[in-house]
Parts: sequence; C-alpha cells; structure tokens
Amino acid sequence: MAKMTPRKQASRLSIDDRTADILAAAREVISVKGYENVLVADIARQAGIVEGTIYRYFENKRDLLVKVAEVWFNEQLAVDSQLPMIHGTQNKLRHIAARTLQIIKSEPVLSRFMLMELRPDPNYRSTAFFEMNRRFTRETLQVCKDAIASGEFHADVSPALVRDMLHGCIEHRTWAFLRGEGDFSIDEISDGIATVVYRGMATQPASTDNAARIDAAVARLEAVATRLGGPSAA
Amino acid sequence: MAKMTPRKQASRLSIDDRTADILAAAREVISVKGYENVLVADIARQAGIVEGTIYRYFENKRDLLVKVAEVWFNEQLAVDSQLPMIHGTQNKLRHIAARTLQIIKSEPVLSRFMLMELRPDPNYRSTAFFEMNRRFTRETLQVCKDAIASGEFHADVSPALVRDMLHGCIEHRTWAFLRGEGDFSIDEISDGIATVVYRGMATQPASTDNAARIDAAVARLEAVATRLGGPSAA
DNA sequence: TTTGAAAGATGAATTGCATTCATTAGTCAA
DNA sequence: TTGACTAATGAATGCAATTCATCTTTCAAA
Repeated sequence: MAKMTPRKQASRLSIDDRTADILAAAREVISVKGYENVLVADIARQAGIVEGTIYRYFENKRDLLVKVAEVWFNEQLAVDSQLPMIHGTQNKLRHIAARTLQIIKSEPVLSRFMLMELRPDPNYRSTAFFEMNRRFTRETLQVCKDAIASGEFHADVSPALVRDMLHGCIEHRTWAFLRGEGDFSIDEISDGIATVVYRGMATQPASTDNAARIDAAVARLEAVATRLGGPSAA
Repeated sequence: MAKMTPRKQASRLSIDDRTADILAAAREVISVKGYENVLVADIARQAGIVEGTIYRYFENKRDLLVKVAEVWFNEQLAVDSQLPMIHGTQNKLRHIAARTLQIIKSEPVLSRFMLMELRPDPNYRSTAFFEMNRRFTRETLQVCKDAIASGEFHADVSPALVRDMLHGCIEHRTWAFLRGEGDFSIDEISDGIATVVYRGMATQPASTDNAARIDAAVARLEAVATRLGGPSAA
C-alpha cells in the first residue's frame, strides 16, 4: 500500500546499540525541549533515523520516555553508596534528603517527568520504575525501623509515615522549583526535615532542658557518691 | 467551506447556564471514565450538545478540565470553616491533615487530576487554581507561624518547610491510594503527621515521660546510695 | 564472488484526537 | 412579522502518534 521514495538508510546497528542511540537521543531532546514538547519525530531526527524505526525498539512513545527515565534513575542509584558510612540517625535522614534534592536540582526536566508522568500512571505500576522507586525510599524506611528497634525512636508513628513525610516534603518543596519559582537551598531543607523528623520521633528529647536536668541529676549523684567515697571522689 | 446537514439544535441557554451544564457534564464524564480518557466528544454528548459548541464556552479542553477542578475546589473550601474553632496547635494540624485526606478520599478522580495536571503545569501558573492552592496551604503556614510567635514552636525550622512536610506527606501517602494500592486510615495518618510535626517543633517536650523517668531513676539511685552511705544523706 | 533469506530501516498512509469556522437555526426586540 | 443577533452545528482541518507494505543491508552459504 505504502509507496516508497527510498533514500539512504541509516547504518544498521545491533539491537542494543540502536536502542542505546535512541535512548540517548530522547534524553537529549527531552532535556532541551522539556518532555511535554517532545515529538517522536524530534527523537528520530536526533538519532539519525526515521520515526517508524523507533517503533521497532519501543512499544510506543511513552514506553521510550519511561525507559529514558529508568536509565537515568539507575545512574543515580549507582552513584550514592555513602549511606552505610554515615553514623547517627539524624545525619542519615539529612543525607537521604540532601541526596534526593541534589538529584532533582541536577536534572529538573527528568525529575519533572518522573514525578508527573511515571509515578501516577497505573499502566506502569509493575515496571522497573516502581521497583526503583521502592528501592529509593526503602532506605528511609529502614533508618526509621532501626531507630525504633534500638529505642531511639518512638514506636507510636509508623515508619512508613515518617518516610512519606520526608519524601513528600521534598517533593512538595521541589514542585516550586520545577515550576520555576526560584531556587532552593539543599542544606536548609535537608537540615530542616532531618531536625523536625528526628525531634518528632526521638524518645530522648535533644532539648537543653533535659540536658540541664541530667547534669543536675548527675551532680546530685556525684554528691552522694562523694559523701560515700570520701573527698577523693572526682 | 463547511457544508451543513442541519439537525435540531439544542435549546439555547444563557451563557452561565450552558457553561454550568458543560461543567457538570464534564465532571460526570471524568468521574466515570477517569480524566485521562475523557474525550471532548464524550463531554459534548453528556451535555446534549456538539463538540464545537464547547469551544464557545471554553478556550480548549484543558481550560474546561481546569474549570471543573476549580468548581470542585471552591466547593471544598466552602465546606470547612471549623479551623478557627479548634484549639491547640497539634489539634489544628491534625484537623488540617484529616480534612485534606477526607477530600482526597471522597473524590479520588478529581484529586488525581488536581495533583497530576494542575499543579505542575506552567501554563496555568497564574490561574485561580494556584490562588486556591495557596489559600489551602496558607492555614498550615499560619498555624506554624502563630506557634512560633507564641514560643510554642522552635524558630529554627522555617514554617514553610513544616507546611511542606504536612502537605507533602499527605500527597505522598495519597498517591498509593490513587494508584489503587489499597485504602488508608485518615485518623492514623493525620494523627501521625500531627504528632511528629508537633513534637518535632515544640519547644516544650510534650511528654513528661522522660523528665519523670530521669527524676525517678535519680531518686532510686539516691535511695540506694543513701542506704549504702547511711541515714545522713539528704 | 554470487545469492538469497533474514532482519533492519523506511516513509506514505492511517488513525485518533482536538480544534476551527462557514453555515444554519433559534430568539427576541422592534 | 421580520430581521438582526447570536448560539449551535458538524464538516473540514490540523497535528501527532502509530502502522505496515516495501525497500535495503547484511551475511552466511553455495
């Protein structure tokens, strides 16, 4: 049915190479035009091929865009492995928050795509994206669970809720940035989140009130001990 | 240019009536098919008119959908006026959280539309939606500011961040629901959020537990020490 | 060095929408 | 009753995504 006006074809590549080419082209186009304005034709042109060819490698446009995000997401997951080295629950929370904000700041367009298009789509519920997303927030959950297990955190609020507070706050704060409403300070936000979550969950108040109380109590005990042991007690 | 095969026309209405009709029809169709699958033709059919007519009342499809959401949003805002009656910062926070969750639970499809389509779109940055959204989160901001002003909350974390934690958490928790991943408990979530935020921000630890615990421990140690050292110890 | 599948690449045609606009038909004031 | 005003109409258009019959390359076997 279709009559052809044949021209030179693009060089033939292995499936993997061509796929990688298209993904790279798509990523480039997305980062330039914003994913909402990307046309399949743009991506094809950037990849040096023709629209129809893309459909030999991807189900459809959305499938392609999802795969672009997945490549990027895997990159980000591979980068950070510092968390186990960090000590202290509050420091861990701060680190997680700061790292997420860093990612969003470095790739706003892809972040926007992720938050807008991938997260809510029920058709992609079972794809790698959700696995990755889960992996991504699982750490936070684990930090909370550990802190509860050790008695550092109250057990009266579910760890999942704490995780949602942390990641939800980051997202909410991020939207303003993605909408172009000015910049944000990674340190300020990650400090704030970690502070509120930590103080809100900690069984031992970090406040100086209690420090003073403890110091006073120790002093009284020292007085008793001194009396018991004689004047030599330090 | 266009040749007509004229049929009976829909009855003529005032601009306001026809607009309201279309909005109602759109809302009905959205709630049945999910807004992602709505066709202009569906809405027209539901309203008993023809596609072209819609464009006499709305700029385009998106404009129409936005207006649907705005109507709904105004309804919700009009419903709740209890906040000023509620006493106690923690109770206010809980009330705000619970109310938002209630809205989302009662109209999941419209909530989804709001979160997905309205919030991120830069083309609608200046519409009434953003005004309403602002109004909606402003309360939370005010509650925090008041608590800081009265010395009830620490001033070391910005009220805006606290607001983001509350609303961000709700959103994050809500996505699972909107994706169809089971139900959620309004009470559990709003309690949890209010608890963590309150404890995380309060200058006075809410629990006398630790103070009492420390005092009791010291008293016991003092008793032991006294027993050891003789009756003369205070 | 041919040759002939097999598989990749092509782009014209198709599809599925939203959107436009020339035309038709109610409505109502004069 | 009329005519002018304006709402309603739906065929035509526009614009992307997507399909698929056809063309090209590649490469192993003869």
